[in-house]
Amino acid sequence: MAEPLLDIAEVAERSGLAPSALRFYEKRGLVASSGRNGLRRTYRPDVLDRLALIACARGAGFTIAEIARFLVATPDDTGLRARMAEKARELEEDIARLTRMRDGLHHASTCMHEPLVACPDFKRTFKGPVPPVTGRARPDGRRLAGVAASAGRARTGAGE
Amino acid sequence: MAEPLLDIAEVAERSGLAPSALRFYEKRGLVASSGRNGLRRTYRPDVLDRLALIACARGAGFTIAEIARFLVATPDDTGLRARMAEKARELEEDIARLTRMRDGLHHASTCMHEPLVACPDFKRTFKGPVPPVTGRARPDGRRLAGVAASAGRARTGAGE
DNA sequence: GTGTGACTTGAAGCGCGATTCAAGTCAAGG
DNA sequence: CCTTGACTTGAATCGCGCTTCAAGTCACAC
Repeated sequence: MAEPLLDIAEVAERSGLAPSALRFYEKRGLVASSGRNGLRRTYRPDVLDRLALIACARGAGFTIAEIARFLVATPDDTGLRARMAEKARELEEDIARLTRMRDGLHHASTCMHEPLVACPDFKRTFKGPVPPVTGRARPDGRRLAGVAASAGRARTGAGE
Repeated sequence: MAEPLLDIAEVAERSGLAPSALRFYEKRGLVASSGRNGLRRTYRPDVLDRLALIACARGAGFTIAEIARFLVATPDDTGLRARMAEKARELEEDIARLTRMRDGLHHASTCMHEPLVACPDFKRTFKGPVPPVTGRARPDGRRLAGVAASAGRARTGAGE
């Protein structure tokens, strides 16, 4: 039990992340190395769980900064709980959107309309509520599906 | 019926996109303006449908280039059909991932573990197949959920 | 003591999707 | 005619999530 500690290279290999990514995450406060072996960072094995969580959250469209906030959360942080619940709601929308998209693609791959885009069925798929924020300015640049972002404010005044 | 044509400002307003975005899309071949009124681009009203489609596709994680390819597709482009079907499959995975994430968040917002991250239930949520590509190098930088990207090749030899 | 080789750092670069800027052009109105 | 103001263009910039680079440092084997 002397050293269950993992070398950075090992963590990189097991997690599938590049060492540079691990350092990057550390700088951003997502993970902590638990010491050094010479210059080398060493990690406790449970860092792998954490990295798996991070990977999942990233895959779900959360930013590094958001994840960092979640990771330090305690049960009494009610504000954060609320934000989590809201995220969950946003994810529902994303799921709905992706589902529609999937159906549209399925249809498209068997539909016989001239330019595929012209297919009325295909088009109908997208008539629903057009994504919330998606596209609008915002220097914070949400990505995935307009997940976070309370939206608002455009620049040019082009807005209504 | 003289001019059902829309001014760029109008399209911007109705679509919720910035004019700069419309020009950007035009440059990338996603939409076409159908003429000019002076310098001003004018669009046929159906461009709005197209923009809705684009917004949806973007929300689903497709790149601008991919969307451009889809938009010019004809029924006889079998290769593209295949790619669409594959995209649909990838979306299924994304949907599954988001669903798990949503459940995890739901749980997290009511769970009472010290650092929320320590909750075993919460953690269990992420033990599944950790996203495919997510995080790995690749100068093509996939985003959302590792959607596209046939993945592969890492540098460090980090291997699996 | 000298290599070797994998790490360390900070800074710079990349790809994507836009936005923003500077400078120019045009139509309409006073 | 000259202003106004919304557009035009191309080029530059931004934010995110990393990767890559250059230069330096350390443990370990010889």
